Amino acid sequence: MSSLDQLASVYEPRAVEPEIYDFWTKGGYFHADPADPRTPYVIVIPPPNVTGALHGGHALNNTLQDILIRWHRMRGFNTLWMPGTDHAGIATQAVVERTIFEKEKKTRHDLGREELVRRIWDWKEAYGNRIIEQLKLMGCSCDWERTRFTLDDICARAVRHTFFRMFKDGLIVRGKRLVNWDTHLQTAVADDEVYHEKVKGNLWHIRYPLKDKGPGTKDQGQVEYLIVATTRPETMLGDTAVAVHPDDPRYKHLIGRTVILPLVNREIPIIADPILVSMEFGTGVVKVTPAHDPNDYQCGLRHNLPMINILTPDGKINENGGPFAGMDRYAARKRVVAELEAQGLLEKVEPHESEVGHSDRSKTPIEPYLSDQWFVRMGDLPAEEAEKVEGLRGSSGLAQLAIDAICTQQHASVEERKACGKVHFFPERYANTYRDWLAEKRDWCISRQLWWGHRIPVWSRTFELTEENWTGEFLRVGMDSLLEGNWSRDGVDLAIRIVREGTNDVITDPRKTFFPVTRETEGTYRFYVCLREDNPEIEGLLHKAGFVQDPDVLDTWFSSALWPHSTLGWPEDTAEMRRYYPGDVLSTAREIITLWVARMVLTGLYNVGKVPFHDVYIHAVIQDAQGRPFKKTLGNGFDPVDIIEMYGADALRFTMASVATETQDIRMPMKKVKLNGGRELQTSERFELGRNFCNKIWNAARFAFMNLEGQASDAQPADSATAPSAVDRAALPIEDRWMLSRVSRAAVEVQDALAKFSFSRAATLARDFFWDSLCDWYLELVKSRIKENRQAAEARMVLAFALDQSLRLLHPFVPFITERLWKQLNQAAPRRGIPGLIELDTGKPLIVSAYPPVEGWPALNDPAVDAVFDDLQTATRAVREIRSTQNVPPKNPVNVIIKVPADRVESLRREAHVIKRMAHVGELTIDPQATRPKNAATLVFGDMQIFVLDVIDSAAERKRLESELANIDKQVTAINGKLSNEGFVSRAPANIVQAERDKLANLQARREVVLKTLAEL
RNA sequence: GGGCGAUUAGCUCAGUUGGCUAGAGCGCUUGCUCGACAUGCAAGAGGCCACUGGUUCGAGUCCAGUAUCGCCCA
Repeated sequence: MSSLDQLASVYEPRAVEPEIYDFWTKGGYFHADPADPRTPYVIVIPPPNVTGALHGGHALNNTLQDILIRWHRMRGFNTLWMPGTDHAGIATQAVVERTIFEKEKKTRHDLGREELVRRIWDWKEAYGNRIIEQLKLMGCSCDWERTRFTLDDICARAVRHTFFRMFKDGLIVRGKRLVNWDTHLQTAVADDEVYHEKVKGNLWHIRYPLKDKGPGTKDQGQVEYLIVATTRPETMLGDTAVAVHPDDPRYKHLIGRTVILPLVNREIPIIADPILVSMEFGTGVVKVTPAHDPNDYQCGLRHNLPMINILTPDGKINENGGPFAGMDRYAARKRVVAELEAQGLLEKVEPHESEVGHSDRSKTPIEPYLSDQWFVRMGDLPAEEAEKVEGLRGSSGLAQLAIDAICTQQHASVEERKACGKVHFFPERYANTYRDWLAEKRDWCISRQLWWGHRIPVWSRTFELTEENWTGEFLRVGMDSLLEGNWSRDGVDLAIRIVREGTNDVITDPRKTFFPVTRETEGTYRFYVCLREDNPEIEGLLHKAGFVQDPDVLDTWFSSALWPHSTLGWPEDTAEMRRYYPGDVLSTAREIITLWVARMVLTGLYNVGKVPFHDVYIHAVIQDAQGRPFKKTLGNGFDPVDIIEMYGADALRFTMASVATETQDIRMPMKKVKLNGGRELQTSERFELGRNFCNKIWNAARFAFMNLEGQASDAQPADSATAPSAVDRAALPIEDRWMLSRVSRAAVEVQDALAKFSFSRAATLARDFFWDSLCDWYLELVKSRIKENRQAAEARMVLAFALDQSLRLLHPFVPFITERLWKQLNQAAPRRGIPGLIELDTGKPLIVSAYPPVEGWPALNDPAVDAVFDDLQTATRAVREIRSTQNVPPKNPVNVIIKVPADRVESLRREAHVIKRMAHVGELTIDPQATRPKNAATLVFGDMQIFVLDVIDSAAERKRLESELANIDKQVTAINGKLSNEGFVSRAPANIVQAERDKLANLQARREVVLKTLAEL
């Protein structure tokens, strides 16, 4: 039974992948055990949206993570790749709502909160595993037994504890904020969920009459009004000022005076604001609507302007819009314009195209909208307050805490980076992105008006308290027992915050400073109660007391921010937390450095006191040939599952690793392909790189198996009772010694690249080693030895060793094919070390077998052999070149004479078989005294002259030599230029100067030979 | 508007602390079907390293500016 019966001549991934993945899963090799005492190595997966499907970015990022994970697993680390999915609040809710509406014509309001949430859970159970299954197709070796979901009980508990702690620490507060309001979904959406689209509209120029025409107006003639230009005229209903530039000579004198807001007849001030107003743009006068425009909002804060909200949550004008109340905002726009025109206040109308924000979820225009939201305070706290917050670890605020977590030092090794306790970015420049964003210290809005997510664990109600009624009020609703019962437990489970309405003053320690309510402190107070855990008893009391739970849920990033510790069971002191926190590496895309990475660092420090990982690797973004990122709407991306189907998972992975350079963009020219079934899909020729390489691995291994099976004991007695005789390495043929040296070097080079996150370099080095060195040279040389039974046993030993090491080396990149071939290799050559030098453990599945040592195999390094082999390769290529240019048929051998200095004759003669075999040479003479025979083509390399006999096509040869002469002359001129430059000779390092001199001597020698040959032709 | 990046062969990209006769894969040209592989083997053609200045004995590499493209944040 030969292995060739089992191994087809073309690698068929589909016949291998499912079986191998199953083998790994059943063997439990992905599972990490906290009791395992080896050094841990931990990566948490960036949790993909539970609604998601695999895309190109996932394919890249997860390939790289799996490479790191498999590499470390093989290196003997206690390796954990923590997987899971993200509940992706708005994305998921929107998808399910849309589906329900399409099928049943029902909105979420028809279903109600509980029912909708139940439906989303059903949906998640049914479809939520899709991306996990796809990751498995890619070969990802995540510890699936630990798969978490940001909304599951364990993560939810971490969210509750974090929220509670921040609430209690005064880091989570309630505030008004201008948000991107989706009037269709009636929720706030994050900035990154808003896309901008050019919309054709108008620029309306509106006259705002001055309240009284006083002095000062006469400079400008009879100014009776100011003209403002706006694209959204209906927002004028909420104007609370008009602004001009303080240096604007046209309006300077009007600052501080008043205009009458048309239609509303509100008196509003003329203010000076150099930030909001540009003198050059429009009329130089800007209407200020703080409640409905982000820039105006900032201006409103600067000038303490009133903020008048004129919209209802569904996008209609509210009661503040006077006669326009109840109208849709676009209908109101028309009416406002019509009214202004009727009153002669419309100066002019210009067509205008502007960028309008749209909700990515509902595709409807976003309204900037002032609403009550929950915030995490990111900025610096007053010193005395900050000191009391243990989680800040001495820092002045959360943003500062995260900024200081970035390492500013250079470290030589991973060990040092790990030990330093801070975060390091790869490539380094991304540390700036992180720092710059945090430096703004903007508060983090964490509430979302959704139903799918972690509901905000705060209950609230207001009390009208007076000196007389306050005890009675409390008694009436049972508030006394609620307060006393829990305050006496020192706020372990419950935190209360009392805020005075109107002033927004926070009563920091109610027991000391608030009660009893006095005549002075009478007023309306909102009581907020936060519960750390679900507690039906207290919730019941709250309910009875008239408290209502906040309807909002938390921003999805709030739960993702906890991912590195919530997945390990925090706040419980679990074995996993002790063993696997902090982790090692986070690999992700640059657009979420701010949204996610910064927040993970921050919560890691706040909750646990340690950063969640020491290295952050930021991968490039895959784009199409035009440099556009892949977008669903453009349809320019590829589906990794299609690629796996067409080329195999290993091909996808290897290609992904090959393109993972340090740039920030990777271009993948895509093309459409029609499959036999008629299905059209997008792919890229670049995946052939991976496919071809896999096929090469497959066939090289097939060759090895053909020659190893049943023969393995030649060099190493299979009977382990017999001590294997030590191999005399010096006696091995040069190709063997070179191959062994090459194996060692590859191990060092590849791992050196991986340690620096240079995935592309690592993949290329591994490929070059395997394809160029092993296949193109070593296998070719070994063929004849085995056939002719010349030192065949040694050849088999080295072949088995080299293949063994290759499969190990390549496994992180192409796990399926290597694991499959490993099984076969274990049959063909169960023992494969270098007796007396290297013992290899071959008993385990490849996925858990030892990786080639980081320092290589010092016993196999042999620079002298490398140098000689280099000569042999040079000579071989020279002869091949002549063969090709002289059109010598491949079947015909050629006779060759090589002239080398006497001291190298011996070594070259001994190794002549390499040239003979590789260049198909008949007679090979090595002679220090050789002269060029007639009709011989001549090549000069270094101090080697190579004469290829009896093949001369003098015209072709003359042409070749002349072009070579030209080339030599060009170089000679360049070097002469350098050497005649006094500055170069005196200032360049001596070794560089000497190298140039040697080069010149060499070139001149070559030149002479070429000239002589030309003369003889 | 602020920050970051890219610009090297027809295409996609390497090029580590300046020493380069600038590399690879794909594509192209030529020749190869001897049992590992045509998803292959061998040979070859193809480049004012975006532009302009500067630093230096020496610049693809460092500095400044310009142009084009892209990303992130406002």
